[in-house]
Amino acid sequence: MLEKTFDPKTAEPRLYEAWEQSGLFSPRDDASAAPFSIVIPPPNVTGSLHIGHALNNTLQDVLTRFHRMKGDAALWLPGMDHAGIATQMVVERQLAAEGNVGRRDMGREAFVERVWAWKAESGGTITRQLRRLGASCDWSRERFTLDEGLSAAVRKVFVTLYKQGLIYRDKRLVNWDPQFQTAISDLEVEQREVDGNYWHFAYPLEDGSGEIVVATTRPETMLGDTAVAVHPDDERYKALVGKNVRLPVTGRLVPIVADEYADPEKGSGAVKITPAHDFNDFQVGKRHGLEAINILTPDAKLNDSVPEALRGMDRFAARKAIVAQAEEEGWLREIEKTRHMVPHGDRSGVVIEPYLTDQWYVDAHTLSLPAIKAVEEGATVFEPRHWEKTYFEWLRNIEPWCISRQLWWGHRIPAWFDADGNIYVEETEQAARAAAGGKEISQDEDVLDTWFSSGLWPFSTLGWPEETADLKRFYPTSVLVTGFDIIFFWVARMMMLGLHFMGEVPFRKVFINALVRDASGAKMSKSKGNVMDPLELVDEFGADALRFTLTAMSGQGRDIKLQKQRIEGYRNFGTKLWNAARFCQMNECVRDPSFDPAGAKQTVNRWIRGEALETSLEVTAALEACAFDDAANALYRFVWNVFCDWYLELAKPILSGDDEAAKAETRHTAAWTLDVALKLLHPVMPFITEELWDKTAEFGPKPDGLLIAAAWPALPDSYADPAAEAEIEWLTGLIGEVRAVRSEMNVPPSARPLLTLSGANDDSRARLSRHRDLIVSLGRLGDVQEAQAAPQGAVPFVAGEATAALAIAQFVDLAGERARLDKEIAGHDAEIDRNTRKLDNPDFLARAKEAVVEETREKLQEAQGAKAKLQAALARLASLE
RNA sequence: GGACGCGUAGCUCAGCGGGAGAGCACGCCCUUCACACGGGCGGGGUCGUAGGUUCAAUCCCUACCGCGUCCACCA
Repeated sequence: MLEKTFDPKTAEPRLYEAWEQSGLFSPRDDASAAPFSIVIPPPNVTGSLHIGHALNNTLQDVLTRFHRMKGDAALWLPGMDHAGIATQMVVERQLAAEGNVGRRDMGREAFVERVWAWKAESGGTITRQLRRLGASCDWSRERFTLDEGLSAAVRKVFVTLYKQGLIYRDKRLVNWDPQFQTAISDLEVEQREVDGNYWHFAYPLEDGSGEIVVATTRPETMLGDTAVAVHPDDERYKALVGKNVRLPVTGRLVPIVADEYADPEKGSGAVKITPAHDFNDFQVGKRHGLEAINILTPDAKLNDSVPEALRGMDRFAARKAIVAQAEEEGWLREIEKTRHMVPHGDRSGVVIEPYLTDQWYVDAHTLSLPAIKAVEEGATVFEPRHWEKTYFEWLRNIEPWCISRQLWWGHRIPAWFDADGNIYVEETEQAARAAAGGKEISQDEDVLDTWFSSGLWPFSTLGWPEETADLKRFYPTSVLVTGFDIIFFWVARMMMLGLHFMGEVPFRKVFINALVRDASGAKMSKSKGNVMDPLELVDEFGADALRFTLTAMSGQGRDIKLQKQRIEGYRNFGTKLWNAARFCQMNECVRDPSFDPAGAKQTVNRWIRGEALETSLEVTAALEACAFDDAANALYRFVWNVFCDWYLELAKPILSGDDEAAKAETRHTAAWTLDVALKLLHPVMPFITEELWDKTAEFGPKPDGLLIAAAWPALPDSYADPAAEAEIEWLTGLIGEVRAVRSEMNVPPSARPLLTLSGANDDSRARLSRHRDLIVSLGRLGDVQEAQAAPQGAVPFVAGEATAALAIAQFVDLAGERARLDKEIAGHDAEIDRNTRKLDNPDFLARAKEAVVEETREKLQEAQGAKAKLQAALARLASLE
């Protein structure tokens, strides 16, 4: 006998173990099977499972399990990202906490060794956590962005792009993170709104004839000013162009130049130019041949190009010092409060400085063209579609991608320099040496942006540059499931690099999943303390409940506001399913492999067979379309509202009756339907379904193998049975009405009133006699009879073409009954009115589709018929008074 | 400043051209032999506002109001 509830705590690890042992996570080896592949968005090796991962990976697992059951060669390829900055940060912090020497004192080699040691020990927590979620990844194919194969792929890609002129070295301003002391890409810069000031400074003209006022939010940059710009058409300043101003503090002379960048509308119309520390000023400087004076050290302190008193001062201290000096010396004209956006490093959180350095760049513009075209032409389709606009928007305005990082943890750039500054870019040091012709060379100290290696993920993980069988079979991958926050970082880069190196898109479809937020819609973050730990939720409700919740709420695109209540509700759903199985067990509803539902004779069995067909079609279509919520809702409805609420209830009289043939058929049908439900539910709720699949063997024939590998239901269309459907609809409608009347009239549960049916046609008479027992038991009636007219004092209601009446005179008060009838009639009146108006409108008759007109007529008739019956009842009621 | 998305029952959301729906919450009833993590019944909505298109608009178009997100913007 099954327990009353499913116990996820003990069952889940056991079931996962069984799956993993079975080898079924690997794609089947059948050459005729259609390939289906997904590469996981590789979580950071430092990471642990958060709710966003839970959603993202649940959806991937749903798809993988679905396709596996459909018989496809389904591959879900897992792996992790080395996460350059994030990981280096974790280990550096750990070193600090342990009171160890910092990485610089340790030296590069020792530090990198230390990171690897950390990875071996505590990295990859997340892959264990994915198992708890039920992820059916092929762990035998697990990859890491820094493993040997992927590193070879990275080197090959770098060298190839360099030789094609698509990677180059350039000296220009980069976004410099003073904490990590590395360049970062535009995408890693986060604009944050902060309070600040515009300080208006007066720069005196060299010739003493006056001053020119400029404003800045960063006073310290004036130490690097090399010009003041005014608009060429600005009458106020025309005469000053070509003159010099003497910068306060440094006393340096800089020219006043005419440049259209200066906006006469802003501030005084004159703007200070600091080419080495501002992206716009850098361009102005180039146009006018201005010197770019770098005033900062890599950790954002003032360097030796500033007056001695200021050297070594932190940038923010320097800002104060400059302002203080301006105030004291009288060239501070105004302080204007403002709120403005300031760039911060997304990892470090410190203010980013534009900084002049040599870095490596990818010609992203050239690579973007095929990537744009592929999506325009539909070779890759986004789902929901509107994300394509976001993708295009970014790619069409793409800037060169800075890929070098001044870090130690990552792929070392395969470039070597000789003493003369010549560059040798090769896949190996030997090759570089050979190219250098024996000259002394040393490798570039920098590593590559983490996203450079993740950009190769869809093909590097499949074995590229080797021409492996996997690569051939599984590239392009079928679908990528990811969050919109990394469309630029990752999706676009994979598109560019995949197309360039494979000549084919990396994935046919990109499914953008929602962002999980807390119940009030706020982004979950540790600092807000509103994070929901998926593992705690799994502990509390089981993995299936969490998975079902995330699947059901993953309506395309939108934010998911996760409430615990919801998860609890779907845990209850699992219990409902469990108890349905328990009921089947108690009633000896055993699986019979030779049973063919096509031969079912009982109406309920023919009906549930059709419902199973319909649900299987709905779920299949929904999963094909990544409409996960539709799939979940269809399953929920089928299991609870159809199978449990009606089918099992309707089956009870048969199962406890004497008609042995009907009983046997119903037992088999119930078991068959439960099996269909288990299969359809398995992708979303793998644990409980697998457990039931196995447990049902305790009271019936053992199923053939594990449910994870069972064939996806492909039921014949002939299972649909409109006649049975109509009959059950009639039956459940009638029972529903009886219950409603009882409830409204406060008929006590113990009362067993008589139900009569008058004015019934042959169909209804036949149905009545076939389902008499059901109507009696589910309606808690004394009996059901046909009658000429409703008995005295019985409460009537409409049952199709007939009038039904419940003999509960003793519970009825006339006023209440009159009110009930009035209300019903009013409802029909509204219907009659609406449809009459339509049909009286010649334009409607002329222009609406014939089917719509016909439907309107039918509705009108139906409402009129129902109204007539109720009016008759009302008249009878009046005659009693 | 540019772009995208969203405003439907108390809450969270589905529906997106011809009958306003689900789950939860709420109210009443039920220790009915699978399940109280349950069963039955019910109340609750001018589908953001104003125009337009249409025989017909929650659904399409326009404007506006409100909310959210991304990109750009450190004179």
